[in-house]
Amino acid sequence: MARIQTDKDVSRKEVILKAAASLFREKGYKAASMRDLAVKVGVEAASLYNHIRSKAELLHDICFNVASQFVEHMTAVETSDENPIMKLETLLRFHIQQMIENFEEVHVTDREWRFLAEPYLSNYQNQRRSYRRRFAAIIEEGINRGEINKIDASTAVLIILHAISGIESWHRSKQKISGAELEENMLTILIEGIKK
Amino acid sequence: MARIQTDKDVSRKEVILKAAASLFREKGYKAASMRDLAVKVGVEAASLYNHIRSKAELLHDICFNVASQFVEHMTAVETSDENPIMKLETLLRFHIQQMIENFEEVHVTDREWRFLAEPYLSNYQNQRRSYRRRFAAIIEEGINRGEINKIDASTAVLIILHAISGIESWHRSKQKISGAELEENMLTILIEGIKK
DNA sequence: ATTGTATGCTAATGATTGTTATTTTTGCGG
DNA sequence: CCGCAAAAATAACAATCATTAGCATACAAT
Repeated sequence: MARIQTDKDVSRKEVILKAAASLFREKGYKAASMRDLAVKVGVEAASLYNHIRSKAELLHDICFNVASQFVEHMTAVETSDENPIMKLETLLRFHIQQMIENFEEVHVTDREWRFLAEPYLSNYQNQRRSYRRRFAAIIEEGINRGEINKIDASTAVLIILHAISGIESWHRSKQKISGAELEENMLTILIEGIKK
Repeated sequence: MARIQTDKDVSRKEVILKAAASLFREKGYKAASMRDLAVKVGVEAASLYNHIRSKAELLHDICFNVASQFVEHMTAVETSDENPIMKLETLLRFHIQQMIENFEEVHVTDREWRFLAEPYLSNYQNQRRSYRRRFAAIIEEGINRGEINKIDASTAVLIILHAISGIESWHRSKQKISGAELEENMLTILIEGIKK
């Protein structure tokens, strides 16, 4: 009889969550079936339900785990006494590193959150909106202090967040530069701009 | 009996394609059903098949129509005798305008192309790769001429294309700046950078 | 060794999917 | 008004979906 492997102190649910993140990234939430997931975990589909409540719960857990990490980091940045440009750089580096190291979960959260069921969908959207506002506030503070170009802060946030989600393409590319190089290049382009 | 409206000289298939682009954007290709599409068109699901071959064909048509527009524009830019920075700006403006005016189709192409069936999937991926290489070549030319910062061109392309796809958020936002303002802000941020 | 609990399997459920064959209706040119 | 082709409707299909019930097995603690 097949059994879900649990080395260390990871629960069987966590094993399933990890596999789900990988599967949802590969095929998308809607296109991914519980039978696909079962194959990935090495067990029959019905057996999964001993550990999880539903497919929707998997997406929910992935999205909210990721979201809470970013919110937590944002709070840390806000309460630091760096100047806005440094705060921005810290935020950027965190986003980039998360996108590199915690790729599957972050990417799934980025792309598949819209399939969350209510009331979690509204909850997530509120968190997201709030996060972006706090992000924009840091940029606006930088504009007020004359450290940052006079731009629409919301547009800047939009560009930054989506640019970072583009790291997905980097993951898929064959001959890729190192993660460190990617990070430095992204920071240069977004902060210093393309034109010399 | 319901009938598909065809004002002007648009075929019934084109009406269906437009509705499909809208539906695929709203719900995603996989989550969108032919019955959903039928409702949107105002007809029974089976009736759609008098005009189209399959659901896959709809996605295929949307993606390849969009792709060919971008490829065509790229060729025009390449053969112009502007300097690299101007070429880049022209490309950016075209992308932004397409994302604003032809939103549904472009967005669907961006997000749902992976559900294309072979051999179209490989074909599309090749087109995409080629397009990005040509985009990167323009940036590299700018670096060689000393007009552009020494950055990894592939990373720059990645950032630019994904930043522009972020216009999707602008469409969904309630209090949005005008399209023209958005365009100027995006150009400033991407070309001049955030830092003053 | 025995018992209790956690885990897995088989089989089946009703719902929804894309698509088809067939029939009915529509609108247009004569 | 008639006949013909295009378009739509009805009804059905096999496949796939997430999920459940009931039973079997493995494992840990006694």
